[in-house]
Amino acid sequence: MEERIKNAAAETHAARVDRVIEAEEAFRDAAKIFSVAELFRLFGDPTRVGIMTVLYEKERCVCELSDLLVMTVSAISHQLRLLKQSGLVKYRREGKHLYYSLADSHVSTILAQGFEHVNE
Amino acid sequence: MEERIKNAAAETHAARVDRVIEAEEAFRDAAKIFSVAELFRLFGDPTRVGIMTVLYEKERCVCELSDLLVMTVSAISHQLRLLKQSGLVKYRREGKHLYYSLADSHVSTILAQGFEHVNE
DNA sequence: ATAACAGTTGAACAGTTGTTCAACTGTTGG
DNA sequence: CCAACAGTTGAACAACTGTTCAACTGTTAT
Repeated sequence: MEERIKNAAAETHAARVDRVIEAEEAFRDAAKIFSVAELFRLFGDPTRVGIMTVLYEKERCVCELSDLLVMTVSAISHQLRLLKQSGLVKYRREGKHLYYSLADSHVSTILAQGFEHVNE
Repeated sequence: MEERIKNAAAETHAARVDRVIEAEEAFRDAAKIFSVAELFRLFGDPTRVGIMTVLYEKERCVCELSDLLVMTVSAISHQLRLLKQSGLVKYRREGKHLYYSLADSHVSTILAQGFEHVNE
């Protein structure tokens, strides 16, 4: 009798643990889905793709980006802030100029993959 | 004299052709940048990433997607329309059900790349 | 010190986006 | 045929996004 109660209790507890683990996995998966969407969201704007495409070749300061993409310095700067915050670009100061470049090879790879897909 | 005029005219024409070619290239580049941004934009929403992640494993009908992602059938359907229009997913009918799947390996590759980057 | 240049930042605005709701089409089983 | 199920679609709405403008910080040359 006491055995059966203990078994029943153990099963219930085990089942609950399983449910919790399942929920945690679902939560982690959901979190990853949001992170992936957030990553691609940053690649999902023409201005930012333009910036990263220019930086793919070599580092550039803000005014160069502004000239090459034919946009105001302010607009470029706002987008660079987003890319910087997400660790997609980095920069170094040289006198008055801030030279931006792609943060790592992962960024170049993702960008290249995008162009590859577009080129069929 | 007539030679010089002809040469001058030829140079001007060549220069103009160069400028036009340059402009066309810039135009093509700009068009590609927009296409790449448009591609990534579709990967830049949690619902759509969720759908594609589920479809990565195997094809699913709309009501399965609705259950798995805990969203209304309507919301899923709206997002599937966007993915369908851009050629990122395809579907086949089986009775009352429409089974959706990823359009090609390129889509899986881009998605996988995203998860890879998020997993450091 | 100060003028000029390089870039950042916040508020404001228009345009876009994703979800909901309700009405709709299409398919199947009774 | 028709009821039930599977899914689509358009309008409406709130939330979000990208650009502009003006004011700002930081650096350099005079």
